[in-house]
Formats: sequence, C-alpha cells, structure tokens
Amino acid sequence: MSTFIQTKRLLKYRMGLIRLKQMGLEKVFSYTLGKEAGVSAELVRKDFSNFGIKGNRRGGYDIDDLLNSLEKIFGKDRVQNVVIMGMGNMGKALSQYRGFPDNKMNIVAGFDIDPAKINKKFQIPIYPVENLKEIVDAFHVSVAILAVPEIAAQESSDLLVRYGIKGILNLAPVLLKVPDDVVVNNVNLMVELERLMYHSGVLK
Amino acid sequence: MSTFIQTKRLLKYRMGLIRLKQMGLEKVFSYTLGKEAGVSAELVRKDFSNFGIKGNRRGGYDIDDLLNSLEKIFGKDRVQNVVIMGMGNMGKALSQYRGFPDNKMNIVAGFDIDPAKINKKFQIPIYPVENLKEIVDAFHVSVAILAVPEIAAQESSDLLVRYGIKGILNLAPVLLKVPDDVVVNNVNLMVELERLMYHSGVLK
DNA sequence: ATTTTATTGAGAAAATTTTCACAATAATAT
DNA sequence: ATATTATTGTGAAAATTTTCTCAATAAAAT
Repeated sequence: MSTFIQTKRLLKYRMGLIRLKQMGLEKVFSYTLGKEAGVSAELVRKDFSNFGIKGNRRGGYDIDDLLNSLEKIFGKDRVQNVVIMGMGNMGKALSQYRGFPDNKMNIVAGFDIDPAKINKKFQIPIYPVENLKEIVDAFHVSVAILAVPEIAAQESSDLLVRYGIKGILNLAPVLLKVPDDVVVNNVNLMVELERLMYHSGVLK
Repeated sequence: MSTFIQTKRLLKYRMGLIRLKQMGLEKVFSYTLGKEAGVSAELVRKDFSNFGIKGNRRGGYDIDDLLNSLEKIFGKDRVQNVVIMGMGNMGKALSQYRGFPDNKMNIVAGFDIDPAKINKKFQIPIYPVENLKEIVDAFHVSVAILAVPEIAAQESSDLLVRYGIKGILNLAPVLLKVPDDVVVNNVNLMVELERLMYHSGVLK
C-alpha cells in the first residue's frame, strides 16, 4: 500500500507542528519541520506537494494552515470512539493517552475478563467482555486496541470483528486472522527492542 | 539505513518460526513463512539469500537451522541487560515482557522519580533515579526503554546518555536529541492508532 | 524601484525495494 | 532408473521512494 508509510510521516509532521506551535511559532520551513520529524526537507516538501498542500515561496509554511490541511486529510470532523480490549498494564497505559490536542479521538471503554478489573472508578469505565456488543453499538465504535496476552489475541480479535470493529491496533505478537475488510496495525514492542539492540551496535 | 526495514522483517520471521515450531513443524516453505509474517514468498527468499541463509531446494527451510542463523545474525551469544526508565503503567507492562524463547535479553531494573513506586516486590526491582548509574555500571547495561511522560523524556534521555546508554527505545512522542553514537528507536502508539483509523476507512 | 536572497515546487535522476521469471535442483512418484 | 514436480536462489525488470537540481517567486535589503 503506497500511502501507508507516507501517512505515518504526515502524522509525525503533525506532532512536530503541534510542538512548534506550542513554542509560539507561526511559520515553519521544510528544513525545520524535517529536522523536527527526522526527515529530509525535500521529502517534507514532496509529501505536502503530493497531498496538495501549498506553502509560500520564500515565506515557508503557515503552521495553522498546515495543521488544518492535515486535519482535513485525516478527516477529523467527527469524534471517533475507541475501545480497549484487555486492561492489564498495557491497556491501562493506553487508556491514559489523550491523543494530540484538538484530536477528536475518544477512548470510551476498556474490557477485561478478570472480574477484579471491572471498576467504574478508573480513567475510563472497565466492563466485562459480555458488555462489548452493547458499548460498541451505543458508541458506534469501529476501532479497537487489542492489549490482551498473546494466547487470547485471536479469540478477542474474533469477538471484535463479530461485533463490527473495522480496525484493530494489535499489540500482541501474533498475526491476526481477520476478514479482508478489517485493517490491522501490528505493533510489537519486543521486536522494536531487538531491532534497537541490533542497530545500536550493542550486538554483533 | 538500508537494513533497518529488513531487520524488522527478519525479526518477524523469527516470531513466525517460533510459532510454527511450537505447532510441531520442522520444515517451512517461503510461502508459508511469508504468509505467517505478512510478506511475499519472494521477499522471504530474497531476505534469507541476502543474509546468506540457505534453504533446501524442493525441501524448503529447516526451522531450527533458520532460527540458529537468525540468532547468529542478532548476535545472541551473551545476555543483554536492559533497564526501563519510568515505571508507570507502560513501564510495568513492558517489564512483564520476557521476550521470545531462548532470547538472551534480560530486563534488570526499572527506575522512577516517584518514591511511591520504589518497591522491591515487583516483577523487577524498581529504584529511584539516583541509583541509575550504579545499576548501569554493575549490569553493563547499554540499552534502555524510555517510558516516562513526554515532559520528562528529553531530560531522562540525557541522563541515560550520560551514564553510557547507547540505544533507547523511546515511547514518548518526542524526537530526542542524542549524540551521534546513540541510536533511538521511536514508537508512538498514538500515531499508530491514528494511522489505523485513516487506513481502516473509518475516516474519510 | 531594483537587486539580492531564501525558499518552495516539481521534473528528472538516483537509490532502494519488491516482484517477476526461470534455471537449478532435490524430493517424490512411476 | 527415470520422469515429474515442487521449491529454492538469483539476475533482471518493475515499482516505489528519496534525493538532486534548479526555475519560479515572494520577501527583504539596498
């Protein structure tokens, strides 16, 4: 998929832009933003150009304009509700994320099979898995974070898919089997750690 | 860096191979492994070929041989000690990861500025940040996981670098400023979630 | 008003990654 | 023993991504 990597970069730009804005800046040059996002200036320009975002020759890019354009690309016109499957430490960690400022993403609930975790006093309400369908329907949820142990990952994924989830952020080290219309984004932190070890010259 | 992506795939192959082995298999074909890792069969073969790993024409690859070759590539001959900065939910979640079977990675300690978190009864010992140098020296640690809040990320990174850490897995949404000889691997879970939303057609 | 300067925008070139295509070959079947 | 078949290994082609280069141009300086 050709735009998959590019999207990742656009999101990094957004992150950088928000940071620069908080520092009081209003304009930014491709060079500056590239440095902020760890990308070459040419690539920044090309990316924006590809998405039809215009800057001002000699004046750089207007940060607010850029952010607006990015918001439009990401279609943040209405709130997106998200649920978390598995409220162990990872689930809890993610439930605290509020996303970026002005971000219309909203984590509405967590689910766990452990009755000891069911508790309305946490950051977000935590329900038993039996309530999944009810919440997904009520909040029109179509994206879920899967933060259950490896052994339960496929089973939980099946459940999410059955109730209409169309996107899963999978933190378990398993390639999930899902229908074609469901998108999975796999993040494997152990792989990232090993990769780091390899590249930091520590190993070898 | 040309091998950065390839390494990621090799690690995925390893994950897949371990899973297949657990299922009782001894041989694997490029096609099967590719499916397991979400990659084309040709690419599996090319990757192995590039790293000098040989299969058996018509017989496929021997899983144990492959795993041995991969271990050699990743230089898993001695134990690698790792520390975690920040023992909030994310730090705790990661401290439970034991890595892959036969993996010589070892998370030896966690650090936090919150005195309430200092506790020898957890999975791994949790020390105040004052003890960082001592532990890094004693265990010859050169890789760290940074799981502190955004606001503390650069400061913590500086500390790690000062005490000789050469690789940082950074979970905070900040591009860290580090010397050239320190490698940073950034993982931004919010970006991954947004990316998922974008690609799952949920948005726009 | 004119010149200089810094920066974008984009086509072309280079580099990299992935797929194609098929010869080589080892296992299996006849 | 021979033929058939399935799979690897790899060079070549295709596709994709990134960088190079420089004309266009807006801002700033003179």
